[in-house]
Amino acid sequence: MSSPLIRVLIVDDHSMVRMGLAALLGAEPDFEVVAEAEDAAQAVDAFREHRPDVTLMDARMPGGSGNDALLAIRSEFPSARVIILTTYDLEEPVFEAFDNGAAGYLLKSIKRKDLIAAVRIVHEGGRCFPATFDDKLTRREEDGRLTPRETTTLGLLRRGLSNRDIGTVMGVSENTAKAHVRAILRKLHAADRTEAVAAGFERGFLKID
Amino acid sequence: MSSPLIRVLIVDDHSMVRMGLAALLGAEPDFEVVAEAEDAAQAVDAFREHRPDVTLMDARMPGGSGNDALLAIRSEFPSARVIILTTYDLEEPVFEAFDNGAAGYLLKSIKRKDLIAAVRIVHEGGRCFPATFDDKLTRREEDGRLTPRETTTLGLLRRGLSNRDIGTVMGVSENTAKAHVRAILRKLHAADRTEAVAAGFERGFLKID
DNA sequence: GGCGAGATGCTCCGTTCGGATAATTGACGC
DNA sequence: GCGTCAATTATCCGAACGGAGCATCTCGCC
Repeated sequence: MSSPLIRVLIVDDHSMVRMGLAALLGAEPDFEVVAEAEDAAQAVDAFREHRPDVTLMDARMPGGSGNDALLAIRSEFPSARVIILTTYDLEEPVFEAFDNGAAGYLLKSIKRKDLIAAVRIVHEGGRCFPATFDDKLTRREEDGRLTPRETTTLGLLRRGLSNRDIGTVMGVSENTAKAHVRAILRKLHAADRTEAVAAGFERGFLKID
Repeated sequence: MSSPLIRVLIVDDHSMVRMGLAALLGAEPDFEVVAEAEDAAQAVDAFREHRPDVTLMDARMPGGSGNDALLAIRSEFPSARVIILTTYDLEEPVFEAFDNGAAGYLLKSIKRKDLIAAVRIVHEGGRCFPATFDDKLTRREEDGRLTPRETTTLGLLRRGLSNRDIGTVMGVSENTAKAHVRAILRKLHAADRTEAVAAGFERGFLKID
């Protein structure tokens, strides 16, 4: 038989969170925290070296998001089981994690026993996503996703650019910029570009910093 | 002589952060974590009961922000020493904490020894604010602060309301709403209402959720 | 008593926005 | 080859926006 231990890698840029997770998981007899990392690059290195059964990864870190590290790890180790931890229940990052092959997506407000349970489920091959995820996945097909050009346009809207200036920056006509803006308003159910930017922040298309 | 121990209260809605902080501080021989709380109301109760020397308080919690709890505690115990912990270095919440009498404002990315040092400084009556804080405080006098009506207006801009609708909601004329919007654009150095809302998120005037 | 700031209200004016509608091109999949 | 979709471009038009300027009124403060 193989070892009965569930070997866990913890990735978070905040030392207090790493310590808390280590204490929380370490209290379980069949869990072992084999390594910790504080950014995306360290996470990939640590994964290569320790090959953990389950990785708990913070969504936001300086120098590369959790999704970046998730992509890097799974391109090298397709069977890697990674759970993304986040503070906010924003739509887009969940979809991104799902598309990138995350085994789970949990809020940091999760209770201790639920986290333990989630790690066990993922270790056994299961997946853990928010309860509202199925609804969101359905809605996602109808609207909400932005094309690359629309995403760029949203980023320029945020900076206060007019349709004309957006066209100039993107190398297209003002009319095309307007078309992109209209598509954004429709998909995000926004009354105007201002509400669209607010929705962009709320859904995770736009990030602070 | 009084007890040599620095008695600490930890307030955070995430159990993993509470555990991490407790482990981090508990490793110091002269620190004692006397209580933990997971929301603003519990924080006030715990303060009343334990009268800690220093309180470490998360900035964002469900059911009342860290600033709310800070206000409540300091109105009852004006000598309370409270350090606000936050993930993001946004301007407005720092000012708010400063105005409400916080003894410090620290990012959660702080290193272990710096946190320990900060708690000691605050315990001895000092204050700990971000290094860039003085510059920001200067700039604050010139612009950046919003009046109550302007803050309300910004919140309505975020929802995609037109000047006319803002006037209706606020019970004033469309012209007055326009005046508020113009004041916001000037103070936030925004080219239009859209950039103003983005700046609102970036500076902490607007919050997700 | 005066001074400043906030809130309120107004006009004029050129620019921009957003809705409706339609068409063309290129890429990808079946 | 054919359908789908993203991306591009365009026109018309009424509504909304933002700048500039000015005028009250009230409140707190010195």
